[in-house]
Amino acid sequence: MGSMNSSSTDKIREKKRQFLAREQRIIDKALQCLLRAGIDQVTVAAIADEAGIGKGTVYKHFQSKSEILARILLDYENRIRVNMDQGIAAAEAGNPGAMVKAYFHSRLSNPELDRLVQQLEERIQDDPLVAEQIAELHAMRRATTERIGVMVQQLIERGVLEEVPPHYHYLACWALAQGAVDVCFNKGFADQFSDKEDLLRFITGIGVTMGNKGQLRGAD
Amino acid sequence: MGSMNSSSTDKIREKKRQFLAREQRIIDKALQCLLRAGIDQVTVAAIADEAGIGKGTVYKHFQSKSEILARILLDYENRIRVNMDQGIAAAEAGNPGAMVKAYFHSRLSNPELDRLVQQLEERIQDDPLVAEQIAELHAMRRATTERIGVMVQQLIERGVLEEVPPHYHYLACWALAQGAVDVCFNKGFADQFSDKEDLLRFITGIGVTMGNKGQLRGAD
Amino acid sequence: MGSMNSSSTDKIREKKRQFLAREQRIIDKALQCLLRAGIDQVTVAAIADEAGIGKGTVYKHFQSKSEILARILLDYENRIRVNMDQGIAAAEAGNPGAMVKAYFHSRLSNPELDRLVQQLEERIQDDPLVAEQIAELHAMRRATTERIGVMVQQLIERGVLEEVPPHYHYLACWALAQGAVDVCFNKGFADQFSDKEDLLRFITGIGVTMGNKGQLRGAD
Amino acid sequence: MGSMNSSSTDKIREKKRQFLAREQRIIDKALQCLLRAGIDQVTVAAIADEAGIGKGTVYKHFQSKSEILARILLDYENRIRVNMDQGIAAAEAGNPGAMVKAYFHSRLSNPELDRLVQQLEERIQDDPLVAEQIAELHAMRRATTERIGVMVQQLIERGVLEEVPPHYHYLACWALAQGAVDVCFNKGFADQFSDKEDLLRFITGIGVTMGNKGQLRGAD
DNA sequence: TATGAATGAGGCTTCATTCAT
DNA sequence: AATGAATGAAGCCTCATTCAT
Repeated sequence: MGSMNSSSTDKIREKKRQFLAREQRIIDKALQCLLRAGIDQVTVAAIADEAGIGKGTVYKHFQSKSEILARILLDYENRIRVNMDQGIAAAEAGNPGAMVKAYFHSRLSNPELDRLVQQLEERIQDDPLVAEQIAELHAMRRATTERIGVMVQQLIERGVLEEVPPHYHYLACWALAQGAVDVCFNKGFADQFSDKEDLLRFITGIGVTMGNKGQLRGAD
Repeated sequence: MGSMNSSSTDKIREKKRQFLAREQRIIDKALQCLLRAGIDQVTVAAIADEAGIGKGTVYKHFQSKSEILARILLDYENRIRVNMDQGIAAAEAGNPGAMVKAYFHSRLSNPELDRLVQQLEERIQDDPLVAEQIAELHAMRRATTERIGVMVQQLIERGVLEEVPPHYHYLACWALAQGAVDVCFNKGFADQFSDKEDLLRFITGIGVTMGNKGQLRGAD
Repeated sequence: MGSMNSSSTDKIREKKRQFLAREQRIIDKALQCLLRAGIDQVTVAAIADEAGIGKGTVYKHFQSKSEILARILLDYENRIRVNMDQGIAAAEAGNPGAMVKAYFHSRLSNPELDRLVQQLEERIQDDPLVAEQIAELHAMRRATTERIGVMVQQLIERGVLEEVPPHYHYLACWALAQGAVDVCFNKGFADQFSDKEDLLRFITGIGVTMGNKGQLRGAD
Repeated sequence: MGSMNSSSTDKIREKKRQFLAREQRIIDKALQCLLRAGIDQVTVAAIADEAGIGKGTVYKHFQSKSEILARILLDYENRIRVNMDQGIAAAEAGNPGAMVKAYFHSRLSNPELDRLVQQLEERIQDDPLVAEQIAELHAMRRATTERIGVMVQQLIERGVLEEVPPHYHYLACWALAQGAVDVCFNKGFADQFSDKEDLLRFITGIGVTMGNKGQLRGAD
C-alpha cells in the first residue's frame, strides 16, 4: 500500500509536471511566433500549431489569448526584477552605478524581446480579461520603483544626483531604455549604424551618467 | 470662349481644391478618432462617419486604411522636420543647443500624438500596401539624420560632444524622446508623478546635455 | 433641379424599401429555417444561406442572432394583439365569447409557429443583447392583459365569471392555449389523435367556458 | 472456497450497488445544476464537478450528455405514472375527480421541475443518440393515456363527460398543466400575480371540471 | 461622383467526447 | 476503473474592401 501510494503520488506529480511543462511550451512557442511574425499575425490557431497541440488545449491553460500575452509580459518583468535585485545588492556593496547598469542590461540584452513586450503591453493594457494581470504588472513596477527610490534618494543627498523627485531618475532611465530598444528595431534606422551593440553601449553610458548633478542646463 | 475656358478651369480648380480639402478632412478626423478611441477601435466606417462622408468616398482618396495611417505618419514626420529646420538654423546662428531643444519640443509638446504615431508606425511597418510610404518615411528620417550629422560632426570636432559616429547622438535623442512619451502614457507609471510637464522638462534637460564630452564613464 | 431632386428622393426611397424588404426576407427565411430544422440547428450561416446573402449582410440588419429571434417574437405577439383588438371590439359589440375565441384562434391557427415562438422566448429570455426587446414584449403582454382585465371585470360583476383576480382568467386562457400547442406537436402524442383540428376545437371550447361561474369545484 | 465465493459475490454486489448509486448521484446532481443554472449553462464538466467525479467517469455511466437528460425525463414521467396509479385507484374506489387531481398535483406541485422537463424534452426530442429513450417515454405516455382512456370512457358513458374521443380529455388536461407551468415561469407574467400557488389552484380547479358535459358551447 | 449595402475570410472561444495513463 | 488533458468541429461576430446604383 505504501509503495502504491507513493507511486500514485508520483504519477500525479509527473502529470502536474507535464502539464506545467506544456504550459511553458505554449508560452515559449507563442513568444517564438510573436518574435517571428509580429504581434498582428499571431492567432491562437498559429500558437497551437507551433506548439503542436490543438486549439482547445490552449484554453485548458489560459482563459483567453490575452492571458497568454499577459503571461509573457509578467515573466519578462519578473526577469528584470531579479536582475535589478542583483544590481541593487551590488550598489549597496558600494558600486553606485551597478543598479543602472543592471537595469539597462536587463532591457537591452535582448532588445527584440523588450520591444515585443512593449507592444504587448500596449495591446492588452485595457483588456478587461487581464485586468488582474495588468494590475500585478503595475504593482511589480511600483515595488521596483520604490526600492530604487530609496537608493536614488541617498545619491541625491550625497549630492551625486539632481534634486528632483527621486523616481524622475528612474523614469528617465526607463524612457531611455525603452527608446533605445525602439531605435534598434525601427526599420527606418536600420541603415544608420552597423553595430547595434556599440550604439547600445553608447546609450547605456548616457543612462549611467544622466541626471548627475551639474550636467543639466535649462531646457526651454 | 476665353472666359468660358477660364471658368471651366476655375471649376476644375475648385473641384481639386475641394477634393484636397476633403482628403485633409479625412486625415484630421481619422486622427481625432485615433486619439479619442485608441488605435484598435477605429474602423474605416468610424472615420467616414466622423468625416460625414460615405465609406466608399474614403476609398476614392486612399487605397487602403493603412494609407490613411501612413499619411498621418508622414504628416507628423514632416512637421518635425520643419521644426528641426528652424532649430538647425538657430544652431548655425550660434546657439548649439537649439537643435536638440527643437527636436525634443517637436516630439514632447504633444506627447499623446507622438505616442499614437509610434503605434501607427509599428502597426503598418510591414504592410505591403504602404511599403512606398514607409520607404518615404525612412528617407525623411535619413535626410534629417544626415543634416544633423553635419552639425554634430562640428560639435565633435570642437570637442563639445563625445567622439562617436555622429548619428549616435541623434539616435540617442530619438530614443530618449520616444521613451519619454511612453513613460507619460504608460498606465503603470500614472501614479508615479503628478506633473507630466515637469517630468518632461527634466528629461528634456537630460536630452540637451547628454553625450557631452566628459560626462560618460564606461558602461560594461 | 426639381425633377432631379425628386428622382434622387425616389432612389433613396427605393433603396430604403429594398433594405426593409431584405430585412423582412431575412426574418422570413430565418423563420422558415427554424420551423424546418428546429431551433438548435439554425445558425446565422444557415439563415444567410437560406436568404441567399452573406453572413455579414445579416449583421447589417441585426446586431446579433438573438435580435433576429427577438424580432420574430415581437412580430408574432403583435399579430396576436391585432387579432385581440378585433375580438375585443366584437365583445364590446355584445358577443362576450368573441374575445376568448379570438385569442385561441390567434394562437392555435398556426400551432407550429406558436410552439416555435414559445421556444424562442425561452431561449432569448435572459440574453442581455435583447433585453430591450424582451422588455417590449412584456410591455405588450401587460397592455393586452390590462385591456382584457377591464372586460373580464365586467363579466365577473355580471356574475358570468368566477370572482378571482381578473387576469387569472386571462392567464388560464394563455396556459391552455400554450399547452394545446404543445400537445399538437409533441411527438409522443402524435399517434393519439388523427384530427388535430378536432382536438383543438375541443380545447378551444373548454377555453371559452372555463372559469364560468358555478363550474368550479374545489381542487385539493 | 464456498465462503470465498460468497465473499467475492458480495464484493461484486457491493460494486454494483456503488455503481448504481453513483449513477443516481450523477442524475441528481445534473438535475440540481439544471434547475440552478438553466439548461443552456450546464455542461458535462459542470455535472461531473458537482458530482465530485471526473468527466470520463460520467461517460462510463452514460453514452452521451443527452442520455443523462433523457434519464431525467424518464424518471420524471415515471413518478407521474406512479401518482396516476394512485389517482386511478382512488377513482375506481368511487372518487371520479381523484384522477385528474392526481395528475395536476403531479405536474404542478413542483412547477420548476416540470418546466425544466418540458425544456429537456424539446431539446433532446430529435437527438438520434437517445431515440430509444424517447420511444420509451412515448410508450409510457401511451400506456398512461390508455389506462385513463378506459376510465374516461366510463365517465362519458355515465354522462359526466363530453362525448369526444376519450383521450381528448387527457390531452386537454396535459395541455392545461403544461401551460400552467409556463405561465408560472414566464417572466413577462411575473408581475401579473403575487401568489403563484393561488393561481395554480384556480387553474387546477378548471382542470377538474373542464370537459364536463353541459359546459361547452361551440367554438367557431 | 458619392454612397453604403454586401461580402466572406478569418479571429476567438466553447464543449461534447475520446483515450492514454 | 477513474481520470482529465487533449481535441477540433462548429458557432458567433468583425471589418476592410468592393461595386452597383
